[in-house]
Amino acid sequence: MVRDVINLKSKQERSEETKKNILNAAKKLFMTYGYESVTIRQIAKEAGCSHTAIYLYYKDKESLLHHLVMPLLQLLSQQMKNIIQLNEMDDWTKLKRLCSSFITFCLHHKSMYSTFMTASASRVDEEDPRLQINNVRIEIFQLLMQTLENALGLSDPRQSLAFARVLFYNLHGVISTYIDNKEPLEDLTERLSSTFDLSVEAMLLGLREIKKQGGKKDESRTNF
Amino acid sequence: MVRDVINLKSKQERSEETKKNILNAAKKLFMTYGYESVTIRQIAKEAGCSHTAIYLYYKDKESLLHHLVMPLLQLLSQQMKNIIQLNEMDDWTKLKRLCSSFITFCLHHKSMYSTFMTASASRVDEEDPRLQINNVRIEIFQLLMQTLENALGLSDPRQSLAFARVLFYNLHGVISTYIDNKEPLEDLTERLSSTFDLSVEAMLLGLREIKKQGGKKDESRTNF
DNA sequence: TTATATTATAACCAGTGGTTAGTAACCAAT
DNA sequence: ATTGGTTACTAACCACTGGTTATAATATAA
Repeated sequence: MVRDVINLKSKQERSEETKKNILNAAKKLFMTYGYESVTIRQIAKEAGCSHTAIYLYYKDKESLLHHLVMPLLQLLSQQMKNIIQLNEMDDWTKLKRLCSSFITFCLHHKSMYSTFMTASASRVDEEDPRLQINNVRIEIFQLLMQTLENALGLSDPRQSLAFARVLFYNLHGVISTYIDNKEPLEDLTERLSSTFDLSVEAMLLGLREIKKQGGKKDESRTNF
Repeated sequence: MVRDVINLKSKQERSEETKKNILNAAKKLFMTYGYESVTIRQIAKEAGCSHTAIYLYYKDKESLLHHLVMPLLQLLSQQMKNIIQLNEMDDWTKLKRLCSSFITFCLHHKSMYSTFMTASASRVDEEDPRLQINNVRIEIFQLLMQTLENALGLSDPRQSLAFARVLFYNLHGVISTYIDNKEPLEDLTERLSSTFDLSVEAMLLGLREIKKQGGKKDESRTNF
């Protein structure tokens, strides 16, 4: 049972290699051109197989993306946890660092971000990648909310939720404004990072102000 | 030269009617199902013509959308101007009303909003609807920026621009979070309008705070 | 060597937005 | 009434998409 070591592989090796080639090709192309622009046939060409071979290993095009997204989301989550665990940093600064880091990461991984944002709360079975993505999404949201609570001294869970949601809108607004931007990320960041920071700073200061005024917002609403 | 008045039309009348039918069908379907989900063949069926007849009157599917979007954008612009001209309202309240109204309008017209957000600054000729859309987009941005200047007493044009941009991120974040939401708008608004208002309030208070602290943000940045 | 299982491709499918070719009907000139 | 030109309109066609089904190639076990 000696195989010719030049280029013959066992069936298992071939299938595993093909599977990996497909995923790597998809990763490369999605990162370069964005998920929607990339066709299955392009991925197949890059992977060196037929476009229909892809369906032997992955359910569909979207499934490819999900397989790529989970590790990235876990990386993001871990990155955020690392920031939170920095002991020499106060909560306010942690919160700002979290937001800034979130924006940068998501702009680096735009397809991932689109999946992150569209994974819905639909009822899916345990194996469905969307459920897993949704779980990480919730985890990330919780990390942000908790740090927000700490930084602003929030105690009402409903207020925490509203504040965190609003902060998420803000981050989402920044990221999604540039999600289809074709400019190199370095140029974009150089041009706009101070504006991104301004956005985060303003939102956090505003939330702190509302916390300080505790309930004044509702009164101003009544006076309409 | 007496035409049978029952149902025969001149060529001109027929073409005008077909053109209008196409536009109305597109409007109805885009509003119901969203631009991306609607096919040319669906529009044709609704309009009572062949799908290729559409290309006699409109350059492509996107052109249809642009023809529908311009009146809406002008309506939005006018609505904002009306708010700005309310004399019995202070600038701060105007600004909040502008933002709130912008969010509501855009959530009512989601396809319009997508076009508004993606009309790029690409070099296009004078007749191109994208240029016109971009012009209205700039106009709307200017209205917001001017009201922001008045409400916060801003005098540095670069600061005004940054603040307005940040405010736009925020509005965009709110709207785009729900742009694909299938829930009836009344339900959505009932559930979340206080959160939308919170988002706007926080951003405006934060920007005001930064204005008050004038430059403190840059110092805190240096202390990283 | 043969049979079987697995990897992989080719052929096929329904559908998309859009282009080109063809037809019917209107309209003006003779 | 006839003819030619123009226009409204449709049918046929195109390249392409994501995905399904049928077929071929190859490894492996008996």
